[in-house]
Amino acid sequence: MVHSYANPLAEQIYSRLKEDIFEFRLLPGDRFTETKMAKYYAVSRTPVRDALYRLQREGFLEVGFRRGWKVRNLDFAYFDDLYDLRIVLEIAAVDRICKMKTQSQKLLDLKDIWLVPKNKRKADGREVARLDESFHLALVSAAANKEIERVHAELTEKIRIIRRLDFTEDNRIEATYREHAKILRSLLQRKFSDVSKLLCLHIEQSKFEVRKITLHRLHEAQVRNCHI
Amino acid sequence: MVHSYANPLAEQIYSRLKEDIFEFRLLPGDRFTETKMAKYYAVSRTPVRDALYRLQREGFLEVGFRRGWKVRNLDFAYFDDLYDLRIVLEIAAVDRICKMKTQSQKLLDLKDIWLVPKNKRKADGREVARLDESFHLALVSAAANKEIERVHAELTEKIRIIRRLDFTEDNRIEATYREHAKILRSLLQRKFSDVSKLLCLHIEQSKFEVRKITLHRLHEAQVRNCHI
DNA sequence: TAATCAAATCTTGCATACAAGTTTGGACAC
DNA sequence: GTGTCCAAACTTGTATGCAAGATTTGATTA
Repeated sequence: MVHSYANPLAEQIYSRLKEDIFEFRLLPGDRFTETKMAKYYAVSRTPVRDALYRLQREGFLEVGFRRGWKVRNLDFAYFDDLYDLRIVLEIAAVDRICKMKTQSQKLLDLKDIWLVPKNKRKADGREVARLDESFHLALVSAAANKEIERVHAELTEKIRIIRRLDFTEDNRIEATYREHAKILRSLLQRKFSDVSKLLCLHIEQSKFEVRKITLHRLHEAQVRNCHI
Repeated sequence: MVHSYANPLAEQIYSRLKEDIFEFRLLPGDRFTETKMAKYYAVSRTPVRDALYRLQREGFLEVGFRRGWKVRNLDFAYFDDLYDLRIVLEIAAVDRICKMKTQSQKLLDLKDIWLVPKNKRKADGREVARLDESFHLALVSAAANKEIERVHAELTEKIRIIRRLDFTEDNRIEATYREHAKILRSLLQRKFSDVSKLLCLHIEQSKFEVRKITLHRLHEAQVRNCHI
């Protein structure tokens, strides 16, 4: 039996909407209506509504009763809370990993990406951003708790919109490689205390950097893109 | 301006459906269709669908493409993961609390419920279950991180269906009072190491107890209730 | 009797119609 | 010019129609 995907259209609209938000084609604060979105994506309101409500529950959009939709404003207190939750989950993950009997293959695979000579490193910001996400997702995945993994993955989606902006400067890419290498080495040696400190600093630093540049970047994005 | 609630009908159906699942009127494994639910609740399929998809995303239901709906089976591996996540979040919460300068009022309020003489304790299982939930929610709420609080609250909803079954025996109620009292006292003295251990044991014990009795209880529920 | 296959019946995914409530814009009074 | 009020235009919430695909049923055949 072939297993088809559920709600193919609604799923597609969901992805496109989310991408439009992430790429700042839909800007924080922008207002719009279901009808306009349905026209824009050339579908009926039904799949659009499904996608919108999903994005609302995920924290990207707001809706008012018969008053239309709005892209949620960037809220630094919100992102701070998310980064702190991220620290909690990733520290818990490495704790579990350090207590495991056998080394997870998922961790060993990370060596080929992060423990490489400088000339083998990626330099493209978008690619490093993707690799950075994979690194942290892999850490948590190796901890073998599906629910921690799920929550962490959702959280990762939520901060992606600003986290990407951390990889637009070369020194941040360099720092990422350096710190990931240290974290990975300590983790493979099961030095929980070290990993814990390194990881915490690493994420705190990222939070700090992102907070510095976001307002500037966001303004750039605003003038570059045209609204829907 | 009066602020009306969004999707009043869909919201109502969502609550009723969830209650039907929690009260075992809809049993794990039960299959049903949108049309039947719409008839049962005497509304159209639209609000029912909204509620169903929300419950699906929250992990209570499964849906197959044009193949109908199903109440998710109780999966102990799933609940174990949730309980472990719960430990992670609550330990993180008490860690933050112990580092705070001033004592949160939310914690002080807990004294009136848990640090009382035996004759002032509640004995009704359902009520203690509710109080137990409030206790742990309050702990996390006092940690002042909205995202940790939100994830913890969602998790609390997910385990409620089996957690309640932990308060049907008097000795478990007694144990809950004893352990909460110890946890609270240590926490108010900011002894993180003690709180951490106590809390971890407390939740592990609850996980263990629930695991013991669920199958039996579930069977009872099955014969007591009639299906929809 | 067991297996097969096609038709009938279900079931959901999407589109559309309508209703209830909100916002907007302009006329009007002052 | 400014504030008020009312009607028209919007916007979402809900109901319903229809189509595509899955499941079931029952007749047919080996």
